[in-house]
Amino acid sequence: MLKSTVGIERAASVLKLLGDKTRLTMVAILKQRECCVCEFLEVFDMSQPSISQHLRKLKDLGLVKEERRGQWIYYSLNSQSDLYGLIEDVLVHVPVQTEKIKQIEKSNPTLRCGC
Amino acid sequence: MLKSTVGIERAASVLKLLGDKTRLTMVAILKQRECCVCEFLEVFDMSQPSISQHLRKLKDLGLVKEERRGQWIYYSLNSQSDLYGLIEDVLVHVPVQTEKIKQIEKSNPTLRCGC
DNA sequence: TTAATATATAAGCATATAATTATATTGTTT
DNA sequence: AAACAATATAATTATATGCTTATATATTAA
Repeated sequence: MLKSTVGIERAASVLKLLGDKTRLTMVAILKQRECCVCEFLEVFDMSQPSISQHLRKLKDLGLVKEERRGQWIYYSLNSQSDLYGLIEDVLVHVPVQTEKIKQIEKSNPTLRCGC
Repeated sequence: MLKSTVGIERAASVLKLLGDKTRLTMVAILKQRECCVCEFLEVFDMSQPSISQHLRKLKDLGLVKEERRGQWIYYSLNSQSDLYGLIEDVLVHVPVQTEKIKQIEKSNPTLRCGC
């Protein structure tokens, strides 16, 4: 695994972003699976704009990528970022978000009908 | 190396603390060498109370230990903490603070006379 | 015991942060 | 084109944060 160093200022910015429970959970989820906003909406007890704003911060630092697919915008971890190694190493110490993933897959918000 | 997981809430608190340039630098320095407040005072451009307050936050979470030795109080990383593994893995991505260490050793604030 | 040094705590203040509600934008479906 | 759905942005607000100055505490030295 690559362990390049990233400048103390830049490192501090990432850690500040990850130092919020919501964003840390988002990133942990994204390590397992890409998600769209409406999926995050299922597992976080907050408004849609709040979720969008958290994702924006992650995107502004280049930690996540977004990709529009029809009416949904999918977010995923940006493994090309020079910060990806740091994130991976942090996530090793964070519990896997299996419960949240199940919750997302159970509610399946991107399927409107049950077919 | 031990890689135990630490609860997402607790992980977020550590990362929030490390998400400040001053504290991240402090921790990076402490990885190399224990320090007293007056030594930190040499390398950070801020008041003594600010430094004490940053150290207090690190201590409140158990990241650092303090030990009084005469009139000085020395701070060091608490390798007994369940968070130590996380900190170590973060520090791998942060540049070594050789310049600051040199600065401390050059000014040598705990020696009053030159003898 | 008085003065000096090292550190901690308290109070105050300016800025940053994370949430909310309201509204705009973009794409889809009819 | 009109209505709807998903997401983003803007404005506002309450709280948290990080700094400063002033003061307290503890240790050492004269």
